Amino acid sequence: MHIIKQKREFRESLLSWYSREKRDLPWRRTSNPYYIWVSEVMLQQTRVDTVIPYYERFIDKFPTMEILADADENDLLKMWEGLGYYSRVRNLQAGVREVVSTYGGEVPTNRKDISTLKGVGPYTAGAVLSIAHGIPEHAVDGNVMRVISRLLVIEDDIALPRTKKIFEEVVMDLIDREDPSSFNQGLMELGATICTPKPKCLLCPVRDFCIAFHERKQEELPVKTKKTKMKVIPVASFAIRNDQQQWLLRKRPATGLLANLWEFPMVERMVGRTPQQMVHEQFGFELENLVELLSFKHIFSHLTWDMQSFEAQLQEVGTIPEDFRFFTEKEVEGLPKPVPVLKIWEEIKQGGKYDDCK
DNA sequence: AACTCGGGGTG
DNA sequence: CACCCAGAGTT
Repeated sequence: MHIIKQKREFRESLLSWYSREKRDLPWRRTSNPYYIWVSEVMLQQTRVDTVIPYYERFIDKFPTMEILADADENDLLKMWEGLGYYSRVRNLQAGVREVVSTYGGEVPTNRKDISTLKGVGPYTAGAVLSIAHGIPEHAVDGNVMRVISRLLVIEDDIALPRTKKIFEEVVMDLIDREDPSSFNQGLMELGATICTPKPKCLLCPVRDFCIAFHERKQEELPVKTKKTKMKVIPVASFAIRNDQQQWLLRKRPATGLLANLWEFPMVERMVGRTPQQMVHEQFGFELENLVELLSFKHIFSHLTWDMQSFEAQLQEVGTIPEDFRFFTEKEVEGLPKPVPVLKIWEEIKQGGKYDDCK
């Protein structure tokens, strides 16, 4: 293969570009495996610019694995508030607890052991091993698959699980044994800044090695077939306050969508119903007797929801009234809430009244 | 192998 | 508004 003969030159081009152009990011100023681990978990789901402030706050609040292991779940979720994929922070804590209790507080330095930790899959395992410990292991994420698929014109469908193995083998063949950390990060940095879905080939430090560029088909790669087919479910959300100026919130179930986060009571939006009717029909109590409806909004309409899981959640609303509790304004501030609820809460504090319900 | 799990960015 | 992004766990 074309690039195989030029592996050394490829590495040199990539590494010198990376050392010249790499962004100055907080987690690039440390080799603490725990900090690298935290950053990788955050970066799995969110863009760099979004992660930076979360990372700083998280490390500030939980500076050691022992402190994170002892943390209260509510505080944990609060630090993750707004990042999404909330089960991952609980997996992170579970993994950290495992390291503290069974690995003597040392993050394992081999793929087999580190992969047993909760929330640590093939990518995160390779990232921590290579970046924190300088071990030559592959760390194949979406960026790397995009870069490699173009570099070698690999046209396998990257949506298929088995395709990832191909890329892992290529990376193990190409990887720089002297500096696997910079090599892996260089590939990802390239994918994040140059070899983007709409590639900027004129700026690319390794375009001379890129077969797709020579064949003018970089725009067609990588091949990806899967398409998501989610439904949008319009939802009505109720901000209800009692005579003691406390707000009625509901803790979501421990599993599934937005697990363990707090929300305003929420129902599927019903055309032609008044808020009072919807509360009565779906929550089973009379709004007038108990509380004052201060705000009523349609939210989540921009999210994609799976109809079945939503129906399951409606069942929960009807059958587990213990999840409903009244909180003072100060208490509400301390509860971890998903972004749409945060936005409603902001509006309420600024005196927002309820939407129409047509 | 297919599905679940959020939120932000882009066109 | 539609569409794109992406790794790990669960089933």
